[in-house]
Amino acid sequence: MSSDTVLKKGYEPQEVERRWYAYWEKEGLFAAKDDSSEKPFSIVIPPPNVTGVLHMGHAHNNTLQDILCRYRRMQGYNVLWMPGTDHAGIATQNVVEKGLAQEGMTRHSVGREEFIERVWQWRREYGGLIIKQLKRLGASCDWDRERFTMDEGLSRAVRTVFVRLYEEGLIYRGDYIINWCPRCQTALSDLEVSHEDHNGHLYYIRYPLEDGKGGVVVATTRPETMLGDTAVAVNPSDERHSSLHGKRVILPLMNRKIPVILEEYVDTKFGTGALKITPAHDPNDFEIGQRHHLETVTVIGGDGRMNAQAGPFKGQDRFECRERVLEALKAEGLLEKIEPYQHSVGHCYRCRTTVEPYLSKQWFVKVKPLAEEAIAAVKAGDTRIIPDIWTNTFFEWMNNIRDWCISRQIWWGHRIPAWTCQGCGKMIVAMEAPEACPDCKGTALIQETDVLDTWFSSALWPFSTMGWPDHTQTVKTFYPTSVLVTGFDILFFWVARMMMMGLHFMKEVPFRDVYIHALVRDAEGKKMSKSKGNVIDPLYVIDEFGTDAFRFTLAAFAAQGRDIKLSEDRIEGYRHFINKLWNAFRFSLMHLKDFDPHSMDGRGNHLSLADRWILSRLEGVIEAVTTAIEGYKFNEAASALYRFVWHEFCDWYLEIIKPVLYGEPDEDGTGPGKDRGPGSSPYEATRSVLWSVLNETVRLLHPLIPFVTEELWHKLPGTQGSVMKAPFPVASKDRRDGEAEATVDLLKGITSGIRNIRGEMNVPPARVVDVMVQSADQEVGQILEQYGDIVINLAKLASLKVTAPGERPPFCAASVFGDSTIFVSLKDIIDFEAEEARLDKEINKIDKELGGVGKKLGNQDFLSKAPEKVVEGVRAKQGRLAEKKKKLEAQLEAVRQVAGNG
RNA sequence: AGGCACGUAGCUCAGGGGGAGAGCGCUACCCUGACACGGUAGAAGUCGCGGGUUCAAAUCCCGCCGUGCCUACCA
Repeated sequence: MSSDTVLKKGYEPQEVERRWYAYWEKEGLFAAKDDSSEKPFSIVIPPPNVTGVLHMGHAHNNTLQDILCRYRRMQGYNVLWMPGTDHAGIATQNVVEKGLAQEGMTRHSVGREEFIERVWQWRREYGGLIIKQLKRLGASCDWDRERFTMDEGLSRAVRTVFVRLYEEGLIYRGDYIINWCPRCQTALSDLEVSHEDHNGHLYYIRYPLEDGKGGVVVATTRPETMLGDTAVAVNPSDERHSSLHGKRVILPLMNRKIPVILEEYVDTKFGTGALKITPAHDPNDFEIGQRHHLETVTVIGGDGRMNAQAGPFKGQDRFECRERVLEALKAEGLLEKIEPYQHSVGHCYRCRTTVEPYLSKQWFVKVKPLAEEAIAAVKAGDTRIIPDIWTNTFFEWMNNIRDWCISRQIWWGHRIPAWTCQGCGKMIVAMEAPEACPDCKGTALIQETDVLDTWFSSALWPFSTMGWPDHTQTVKTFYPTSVLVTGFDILFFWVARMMMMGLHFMKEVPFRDVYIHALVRDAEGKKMSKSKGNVIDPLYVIDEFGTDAFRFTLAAFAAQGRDIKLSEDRIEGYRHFINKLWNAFRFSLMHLKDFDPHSMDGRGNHLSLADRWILSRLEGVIEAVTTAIEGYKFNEAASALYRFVWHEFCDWYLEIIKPVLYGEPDEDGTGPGKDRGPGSSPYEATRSVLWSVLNETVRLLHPLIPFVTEELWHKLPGTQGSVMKAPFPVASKDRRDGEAEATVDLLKGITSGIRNIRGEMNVPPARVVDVMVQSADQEVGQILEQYGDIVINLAKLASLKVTAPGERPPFCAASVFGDSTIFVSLKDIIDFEAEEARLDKEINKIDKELGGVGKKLGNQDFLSKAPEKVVEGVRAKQGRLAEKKKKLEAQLEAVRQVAGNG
């Protein structure tokens, strides 16, 4: 290829991607308009943690959002894709604390204010990393609007919501058993605890009766908690233990006398039917304790160590204490037996430490009333969950929801806007620090030291990012958002809570659609996570294969309802696709150098069969892609585009028009014919169709693969501005051409038949062959008369003759397509044995099919009960197969005769 | 413990009541003036197992086995 080539031989993504992203940003193409007559389309990004680096989940999630945004933008919508990051309370605090530890410090040694300053510093330094990475993905967010959950504006929204919910009685404070992480030293919500099966033991411990006459045996998995026992419960209906009613037992090791109480809750079938009660360290025991007014004895401290109430065990770690308690019990002969027992144990979702049920003063949101609103909204269809398989899961959870513990004993986060008067003890909840106590006028007010659960601020994200509580134009234009794209792993953490908060404060759902996509998993189907070390780095993939290939892969994988197991081979396959597209342009552009799109008028009269066919197919793919994206079926959009570009446009259209473009000489070899080559009308018509198809295909592909399409768009003559701003193609029935499609199908069938023989019979690729097609169908004859050149060209023929069925030409291999028999002349190279084998194979295949069809048609029930159309279809098929078989058998017979004679 | 998915070609996965599909891999032939990241042709699957519904089941229903996930206070 010479210097007149417009494109390089292979697509090189790196430089192209950098260039066009900078261009999009510079031109302000991602900007949304607060005030516009265009229809709005809005998405809020699921804010990645500031501590985050781009992982596969982000890549997948944001690719899908970007596809939707680019698609809508091209359709003329006023698109807002709102970006931002989450302060990620515990996660971020842990990161900064680790840094401190390396310098030999702790957060306590630097103090609260200094610590928080260090976190901000950390964020200024590293918090932008994930944003940069999203840009490499091609994300078309309106970056000028980037928000952070700890921004002043969002913090104000948080305080506003807190104060209002408190005033409405939907936030309360109290002493309850919560999940406590002894390492993070904070409360966790139920959702922040992940349960894992654990192979532990069930220990049977004897508690002697006070009166010395026997005792009772209880079973427990956590013997160390016995130090805080304040009762033993039995079921009142359990006759085995009726003698214990009203008695007291001695708590071993502690020598405390504790009562035997009666509780329906106790399961008579489990263990011994006697349950030790530790109100301070077990949520059920806590409730039982409240019912029976039991004392609570806390024996484990917030640091996971035994406290003073644990007597001789004071200062021991909870797990060490477990061993010591068991030893002591054994020594006293009170450990009856130990059974292996599998049960689930809660772990902190941030640091994996075993969570401890812990009695403490915490803040809660009363969620029932909020949940009811959310359930009603989904039932009413105000928000659709897609795929709707998740709707039930959503209801299930919302119906069984429990109050949400929102206070965290960490420093990084929104500090709870509550103050306690040191004078009279009054609690004041307010937007800003009050000057004095409204009751006693005292000025010694101390603010609550706890901060809010990170998810509290995320719950407000759809409207807090738009400027709420102010009445902004952004809110007016873009709330509710059009769609939320997210993984099911945060359906409860985030989606459900946004629904509740959005409905409560905006009186309107936060999003019309929730598209729940699959999770990207590793090769074994395990969730990718840093702690497991099984992550594939998206940036590596981007460097290796290019962003477009990566995005196309993610889209192709995004079938609803199935998880994604990413494989590099697949990405490589789609890189080849991008390259194929690139080269289709490279070829086409060689022939479009001086093309002027304004010269297209009147081409309609000169459209060739291939032109009409590809335009018709283009309609098909426009329709398919549009339907697919509208229904969030990204994989269907990807595969429709793939098939069209590769297997229709490249494989057939470009091959068919080559002679027209190159101006192949007429058969007499005197040079370009009047119907071919530069200057001829068909040539100009084909060029204009080629241009149109490329033009529309690039636009169709752009939402999925933005970079390469922008590059190609600019190489295409006559285009202006960014492809981002070009309209998304609209399907129109006028270009559908059933006749052209049928005709091309026939030509493809004949061509494939000949190619099959060439391949199977080992005809040298360079050798041209003579072909005769016999058909009783006059139309077939006409088509081949008119368009035979296409077959001659594609199947490398010396000549093509078309006749009515008649005398069988000798030394031929034959195949059948439709009602045509195709004879390929192989005079000196025919291998009769091979041909016999090939025909045999064909006939066998047909016999198999005929068997199935025959069975159906022999079935009286089928004939009478199946729809007529189906029956007719099967009959027609039988006819076709029988006819084909007859023809092949005749040919086989002929071959055998010739072979025998020769 | 309950719930939800999934089990289709060697691998990764689409599809989904009436003709088994794609990508990668594999085999053969081809450096044909867009592309060897390519072309043409080919081999390869009783669609997990067992029942049921139906004229018809890979597809719908039930059971089982296997895998994965989510939810759960039975010590």
